[in-house]
Amino acid sequence: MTTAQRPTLEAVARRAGVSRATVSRVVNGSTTVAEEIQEAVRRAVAELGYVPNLAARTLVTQRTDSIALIMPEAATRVFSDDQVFPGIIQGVSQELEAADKQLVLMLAGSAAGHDRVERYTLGRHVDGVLFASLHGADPLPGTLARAGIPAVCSGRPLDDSVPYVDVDHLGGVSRAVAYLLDAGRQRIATIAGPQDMVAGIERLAGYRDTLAAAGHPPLVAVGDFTRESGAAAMRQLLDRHPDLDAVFAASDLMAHGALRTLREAGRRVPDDVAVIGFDDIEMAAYTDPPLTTVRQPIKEIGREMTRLLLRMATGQPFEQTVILPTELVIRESA
Amino acid sequence: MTTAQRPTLEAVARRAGVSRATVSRVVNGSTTVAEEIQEAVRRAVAELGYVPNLAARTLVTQRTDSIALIMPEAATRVFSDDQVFPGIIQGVSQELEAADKQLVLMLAGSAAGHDRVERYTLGRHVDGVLFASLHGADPLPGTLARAGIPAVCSGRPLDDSVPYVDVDHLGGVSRAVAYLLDAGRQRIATIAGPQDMVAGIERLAGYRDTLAAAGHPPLVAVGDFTRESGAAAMRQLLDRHPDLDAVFAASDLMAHGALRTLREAGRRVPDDVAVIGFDDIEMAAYTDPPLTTVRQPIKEIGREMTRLLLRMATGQPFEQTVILPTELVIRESA
DNA sequence: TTGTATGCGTTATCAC
DNA sequence: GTGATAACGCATACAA
Repeated sequence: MTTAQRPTLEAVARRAGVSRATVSRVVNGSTTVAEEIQEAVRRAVAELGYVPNLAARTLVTQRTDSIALIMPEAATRVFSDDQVFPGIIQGVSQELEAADKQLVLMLAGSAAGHDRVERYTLGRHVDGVLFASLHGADPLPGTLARAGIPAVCSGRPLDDSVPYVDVDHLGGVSRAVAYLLDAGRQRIATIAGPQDMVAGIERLAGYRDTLAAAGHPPLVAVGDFTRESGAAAMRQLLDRHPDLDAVFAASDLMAHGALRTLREAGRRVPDDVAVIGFDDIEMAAYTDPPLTTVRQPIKEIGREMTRLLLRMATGQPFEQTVILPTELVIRESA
Repeated sequence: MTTAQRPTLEAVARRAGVSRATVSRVVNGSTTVAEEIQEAVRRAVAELGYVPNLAARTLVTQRTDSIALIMPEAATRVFSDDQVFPGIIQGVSQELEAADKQLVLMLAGSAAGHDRVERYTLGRHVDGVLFASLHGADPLPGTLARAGIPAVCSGRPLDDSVPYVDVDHLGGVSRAVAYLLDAGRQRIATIAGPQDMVAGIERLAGYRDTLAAAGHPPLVAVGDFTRESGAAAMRQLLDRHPDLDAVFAASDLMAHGALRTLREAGRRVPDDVAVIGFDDIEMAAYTDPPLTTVRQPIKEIGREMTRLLLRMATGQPFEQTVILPTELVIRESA
């Protein structure tokens, strides 16, 4: 367990009988080094098990070749088998892989966590920052932008401080509600998402607008995108509006919770009550009955955010806003 | 959008009319600085928006105050609404929060990703490394250990290179199978996990042993812990052993897939076929019928791994192995 | 093509 | 209590 003094450029240079500069050139793939010397250096590197010290390199190059993806939620929420964050992570991950950059995932749920993330990103530990969903008016994106650190959000930041990528919430919701209306549903309720998040706000607005246009009254209960909250909201709705015959839930997870409540209440789906979710996570095809839902291209959000960020970081032209399409996926629950 | 030259210690020092050393002392909370000077320095820091350059600090302190959690899976698998990884992340996150260390999550699914992670960790970009599940015989833990970088695995590494934390797979499985036997089930099948992962191997072993002890033959199909693979494995089992009356699935997700296949095949659960899963993820209470399963304290695994690592990193005594208990949670599927 | 010298922004070891 | 000054490990402009 000897914390063996790790080899430095200097050590490799001595071993190979050359200068530090030459070793550095070889390590960084410069072609202006004689073949045989390259060979000798490479052998020395292998023998000593040399690995460049990233901090030292960063200090001089001003680059870290890694970018941060920040989840401003408690770890609990982020990964509570909601597939939205994971989907974004996938997309980001794929795109960064292609650019040979390291993904650094950071959770900023607590106040302390948020501080730590701020120190970390502002401390130039990453070349750019991606925000996966913002709660309320987080000042961090703006702060980063002012510090000259490229940043991109998913969903419009309330202060318009940085470019963002989002999906067409309104279009998706209105198609879902229109579908229920077309099917002759008369009492269409909704289980809305948290009202301090863009996704929660926009989906509720879409529901209200479409329903109002058709001359129907809104029946609203609010959840927080989790399954448990969906189950509770459904109980509330059944209580207040026993005659409802359809529900649009702002997330598949809440729809799943609602399904359970409806089963417990003896309501058949879709015969008595039609249910439509939002997201189209993998689980949606496995609920009983399989869930009709609004699909959003989650992974694509991650990819687009990353492309945008990389363009910003390399000084290429970039767009301020990217909006991706949504689509109604019809299964059996409605 | 001016990439404003960010202020350094030097700039703050000039502004406050003191030396760099003094500014450094104040920034790092040294008490040996006169109150009024501290005040002046703090003001200068605020005015300039100074944030320490982490690379520079790391270069001299040899610490990064961040630790890596490595997921050696494709992003796809890691977050495919399997709740195991998310649970570990939660536990790790909580424990690191308490230690005021930054969590750096890294995906090492592809070969390129694995390389990048190797460079990153070996490059001393983190103070320690946590491995969430290993596939086959990954040499990285051993390499890190040799380089003097603290590392901990979840599940025993095949080469015993580093300390690890795991749960009592065998005990949990044998309790589940014994429960089925006690209920009078005669033809008990299993949907095993991937056989290049400790969890997959041990759970299958537990099934075989317990069944053999009772004089029953093993009926095995292999999946990869995903829902889809569980559904497929169940079809295979029904095909080969139409008379089976119970199934133990090595993960809740596979159990969920099996449930779907059984429904499609017209088998009632638990009347015709009893089903038991493993994990007890949140979803288990929401399946139809709710899933009987072996609970493993997932979050606790993450916490224990982290505690172990932090002890290693600070030179405190630590144990080579930590085994956590499992428990049979009885619901309605068996 | 290769080596020398310098600087990146901190912290830490000294004197004062 | 405070200020010079020397590392830390690397990349690079410049000289040879």
